[in-house]
Amino acid sequence: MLEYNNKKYVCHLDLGIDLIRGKWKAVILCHLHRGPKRFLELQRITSGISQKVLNEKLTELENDGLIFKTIYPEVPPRVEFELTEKGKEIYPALDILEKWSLKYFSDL
Amino acid sequence: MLEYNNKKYVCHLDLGIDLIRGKWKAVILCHLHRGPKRFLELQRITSGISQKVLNEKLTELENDGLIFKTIYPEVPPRVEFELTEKGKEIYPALDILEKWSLKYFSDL
DNA sequence: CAGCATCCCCCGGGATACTG
DNA sequence: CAGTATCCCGGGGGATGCTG
Repeated sequence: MLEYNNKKYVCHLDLGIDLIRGKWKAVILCHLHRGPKRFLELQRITSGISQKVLNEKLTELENDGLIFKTIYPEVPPRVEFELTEKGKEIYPALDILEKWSLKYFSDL
Repeated sequence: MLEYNNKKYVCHLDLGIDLIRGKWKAVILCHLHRGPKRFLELQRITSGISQKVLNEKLTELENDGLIFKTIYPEVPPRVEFELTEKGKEIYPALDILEKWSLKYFSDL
């Protein structure tokens, strides 16, 4: 039994899964793995996510140390999101998951 | 955009993630990877899951073809849950995730 | 362009009690 | 022992509008 952010986890896998939980986090990480992205860019790419949720997820990912953002003091504002080392290291798991899904559900 | 079980997915990763979504599925799969388990056994091991939810998750995993169960016609009833080939092949992703979590959160 | 603030809906998941 | 049936709660996630 471990605890993180006031949440209880039965094991490390439980915790690991929770950090990429929900419909969007994995997808966001996957896109960021191909390079830094801006807010609007991410929203376009993921095609479907609402602005509110995208913000929430990016904040959570940042708080968990998986991504960081760079704010350029320009007008109009420009912000870029990027994977941290920790964020990059989770990618292999997502890659396997995607290939696995492609293998078994390619006909969708 | 793909569809499976009346649900829409933006990509295969989205679908793959969804199949192991929630607090328990990954943990269950991980335990089953070490060998077949009975219902009560799983409940004991996962320590915390309710009977209802365990049933729901096992049913979903079975419908998605990740596990199968064998019912032995005995009294009292005995049922064993086991990974399918498809279920086994998703394990490497879980393994990476767990090791990743252990690396970055070992001090919890 | 980035990102809060609200409102609302649905569903994952817990607790408890009951059956073959 | 392996489920089913209810009831209930919190939160993930969508829609829309407003601001620096």
